[in-house]
Amino acid sequence: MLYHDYPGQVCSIASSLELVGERWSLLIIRDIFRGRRRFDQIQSSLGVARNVLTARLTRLVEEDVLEKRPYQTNPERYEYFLTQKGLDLWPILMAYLGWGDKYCEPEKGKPRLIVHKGCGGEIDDRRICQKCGKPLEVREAESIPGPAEPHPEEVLQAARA
Amino acid sequence: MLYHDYPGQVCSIASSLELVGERWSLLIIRDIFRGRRRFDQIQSSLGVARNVLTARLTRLVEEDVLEKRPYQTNPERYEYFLTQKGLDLWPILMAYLGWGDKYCEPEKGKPRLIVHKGCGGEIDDRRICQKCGKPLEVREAESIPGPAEPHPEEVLQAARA
DNA sequence: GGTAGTGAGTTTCTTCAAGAAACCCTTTGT
DNA sequence: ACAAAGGGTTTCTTGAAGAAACTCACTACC
Repeated sequence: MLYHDYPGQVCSIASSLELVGERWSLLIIRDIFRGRRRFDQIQSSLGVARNVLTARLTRLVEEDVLEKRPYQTNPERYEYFLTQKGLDLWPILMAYLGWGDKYCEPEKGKPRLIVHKGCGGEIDDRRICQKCGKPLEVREAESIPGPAEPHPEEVLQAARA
Repeated sequence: MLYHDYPGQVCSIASSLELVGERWSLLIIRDIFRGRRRFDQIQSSLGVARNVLTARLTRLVEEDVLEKRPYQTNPERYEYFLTQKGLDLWPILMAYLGWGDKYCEPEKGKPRLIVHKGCGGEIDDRRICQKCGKPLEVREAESIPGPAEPHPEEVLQAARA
């Protein structure tokens, strides 16, 4: 069986997990949200095995969560973009982010902040701007480094270790 | 390695997925949200292998997402409850539910509805009551069967097939 | 008093997915 | 001509998931 499946479960949570609940899927999607669009960018940022990344990208394209667009020919090379279905996963990522910020090493501060573009207010896990109170859509948000964001050298060191 | 881990990722999404991103974890938690508290209830509802269920429950208790309380001695038997940390996963479940309702067989209608206790209004993926407009907490919500909820006989048939 | 059933696991064995590393192919740069 | 970059594919090894059987301490039934 190629995919996770949860036989006998009639439940939108289970169905969602069949599509994006496999190992790495959501992190790949998060990477694409942050603007990484090419195979090697994603591979080196996550450290996922290349064959697994190929399998995940192929599946996510099939399921219409991602779309691949050629950016050159000879050889054909593609970039991966989120479809509307993929963009709509934003609430799930925000929910994980909120929970992780609260429970995974909160003493270190948040690794990243999600803010309202222009306004600059921080966005909570209901996707509401804490400054202006507006309920926001994906395109009104941007991700910026937070207090616990590691410096590039630290990332390189961790990668070598 | 017993757990998923995502080495080198300093990110609240990745950290959350290390705790609850393994196969079955979130569905086990969903089951407990719906009031299933005992090993065999969860096992037969999900069809997860028993050894895997043991491993997940043990881990979730260790990580303080679940708490086990004895309900009889000789032999000792436990029920599993959500801690506050576990209850705080509700936004993640609601986000998956919203996405699944929208994209996984929406023509069939929703398998379950999450409604505002007392008020009866449906709750959206921002956890806001669609009827009275109030932002809700977990304890103000309840899960009821929706139009696509299968009848008990159908569930039994599916289990036999 | 023997037998069956239940609840919650544990053990064993098999299968499938993930990880690591090497290889491939085409183009660009030197 | 040779190396490097980009985006994979192949192969092999390890680790996790699934299925089924076994355990143990009761309880309830005939």
